[in-house]
Amino acid sequence: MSKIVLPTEPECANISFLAVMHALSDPLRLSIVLSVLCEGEKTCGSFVIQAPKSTLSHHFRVLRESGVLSTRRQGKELINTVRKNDLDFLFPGLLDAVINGARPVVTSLYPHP
Amino acid sequence: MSKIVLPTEPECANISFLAVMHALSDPLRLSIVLSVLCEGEKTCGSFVIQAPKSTLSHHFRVLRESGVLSTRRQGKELINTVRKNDLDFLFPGLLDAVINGARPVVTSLYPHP
DNA sequence: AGAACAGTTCGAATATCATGGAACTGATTG
DNA sequence: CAATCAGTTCCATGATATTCGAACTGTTCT
Repeated sequence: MSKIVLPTEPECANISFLAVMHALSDPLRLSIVLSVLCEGEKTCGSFVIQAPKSTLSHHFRVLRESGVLSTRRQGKELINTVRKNDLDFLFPGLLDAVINGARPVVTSLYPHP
Repeated sequence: MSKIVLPTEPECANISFLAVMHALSDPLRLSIVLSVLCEGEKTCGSFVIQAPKSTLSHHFRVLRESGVLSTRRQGKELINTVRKNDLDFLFPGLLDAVINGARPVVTSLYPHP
């Protein structure tokens, strides 16, 4: 009987546009989002990105608390997904525009993924 | 023969996606952008927004330097426009998505404009 | 139970940003 | 030329973000 502690995520109605915009205006977070989107799901540890755990964890938190990512536990890993449905419902077109606009940014940061 | 000094704006090719995202993730700047978009053109002084000149000027600078606004002089006023063509070309759909997503934010800040 | 592992939380240093008063610039008007 | 006006620049202050090592939590495996 273990109490599973998961990080806080806002429900759809409480997702703030400004928080989402802020979350998506950081290069590292942007690359996380693109990566998760590409692969569908992703654990925190499975990133090529060169950064200490605590830094990555911080950015995952920002993404979660803003409503961009959703996290669930599977074994000892946490699995992340982009809340595409919620975001598309609340801010139609935003995520797609970001995906397109962000690709050059991210590929210039991490040329050959 | 007067030398007209205008604030710096990046040319289209040098507009950074992250800079644009950051510029658009502040409530005051967002309301400026929406307002300028609504009215087509707008001077800095013609804002209902309650804020000192220097603060407004700072936000206009951020918007200009990120490539969101373009400014030209007309008499003693500076006239601002949103660089919709450039932004739509570089980041298709972004501006429209922001306009839609931002409206609730802005109208909650300034209920009856 | 104990070791190993994924990821979080804490805490502190550093950097970046927003705010706003005061002085300044460049243009218009008297 | 002097006064005024729009807006910027300068500067200081407080707030918010980013970074990352170290300690901690919850989970699995032996």
